[in-house]
Amino acid sequence: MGKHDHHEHHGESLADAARANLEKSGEKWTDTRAAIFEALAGFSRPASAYDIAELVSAARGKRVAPNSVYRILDLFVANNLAMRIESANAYLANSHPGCEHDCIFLICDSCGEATHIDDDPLSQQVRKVAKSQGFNSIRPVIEGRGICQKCS
Amino acid sequence: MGKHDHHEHHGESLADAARANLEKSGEKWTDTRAAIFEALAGFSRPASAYDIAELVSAARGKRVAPNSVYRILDLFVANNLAMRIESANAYLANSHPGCEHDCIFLICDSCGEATHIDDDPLSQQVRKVAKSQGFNSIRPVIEGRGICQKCS
DNA sequence: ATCAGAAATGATATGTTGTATCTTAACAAG
DNA sequence: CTTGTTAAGATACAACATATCATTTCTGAT
Repeated sequence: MGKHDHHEHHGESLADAARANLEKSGEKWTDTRAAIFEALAGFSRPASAYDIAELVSAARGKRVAPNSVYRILDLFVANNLAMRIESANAYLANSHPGCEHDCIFLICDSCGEATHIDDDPLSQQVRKVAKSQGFNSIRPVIEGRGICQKCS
Repeated sequence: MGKHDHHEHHGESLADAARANLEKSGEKWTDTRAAIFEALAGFSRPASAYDIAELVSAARGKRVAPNSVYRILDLFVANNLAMRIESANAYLANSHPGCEHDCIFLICDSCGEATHIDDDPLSQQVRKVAKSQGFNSIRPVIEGRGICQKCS
C-alpha cells in the first residue's frame, strides 16, 4: 500500500463513490448526471463532451445537448469527479474521487490513452513558482505528451 | 546574469533573431511569415490564430486565411520561434529563439497575461516520470492558471 | 394536494478553434 | 523558358464551447 489509500473504484462502486462525493457537496445525483458519469467512466481514453453527448443520447434514446454535457462536466470537474485534459480538450473520470490532489496526465499522441499519475511534489513546485511570481488561486496544469510503451 | 544567456530580443532585433533561426533550419523567411511573426510578437498576451489572422489581414489590406496562419504557427512552434499555450488555445512569440529549453507558462485567468518561466528541473522531472512509464518523444506541458499579482 | 419559487435540463443558435482539400502563385534548378 | 517544388490562398467543414431563453422537475410551504 502506498503513502495514502486511494480507494481505486470501478464500475458500480466508482459511480457510488462519485455520487457520495457529489452529494456531500450539496449537489444532486440526477439521472442525467448519472448517465453522463457512467458514459465518461466507460471511456478508457479522455472523452470529449461531444463523445459523451453522442453516447448518452444513444443509450437513452433521447438527445442530450452538448451544453448540458458541458454544464455537468464542469460540475464534475469542480467537485473532483472528473478532470479536464487541457492538451486534448477532453475529460477523464477520476477513479478515486474524494482524494484531493493534483495530478499529472501522460497522453499518448498515437493511441490517445492517458495515464493518470499523482505527483504532489511536482505540482507543489508549480504552485511555488507561480506564487513566487505573485499568482494566487493557482491551478497547475501538468501534462506529458508522447508515445506510450505499447505504441513505441 | 543568470546561468545562461538568453539574449532577450525585442522588436526588430527579435524578428531578426527569429529569421536567423528559421533560416538556419533551411526554412524561408517569407513576407507572410514575417508579417505573422510581427503580429504575434506584437501581442502582449497569448494570441489565437484568428487574432493573428485578423491583425495581419488588416495590416496588409489583404486577407490571410486561418489555415495559412495555423500552418505558419506550426512551423514557428516546430522551430522554437513560438510556443503554444495548451490551456488557452493560443500562441506566444519566443523572446529568445535559439535557446532550446522547456518552459512553464503562468496565465492569469483574469487579464490573460502570460508569464514565461524557464524551469528545466521541473520539465526534466516530467520527462523522467513519463519515461518511467515507458513513454518516448516526450513533450512536457506545464502551465499554471491563476490570478496574477496585478489582478489580485 | 396545490401552488410558488428554485434548480436542472432542453432547444436553439451562434461563436471559436482547427483541419482537409484543392487551386494558384512564387521560385529555384536544369 | 519550362518543370518541379514549396508556400500561400480559397473554400468548406469538423470539432469544441458558450449564450440565451424555454421547459421540466423538484422542493417546501400552505
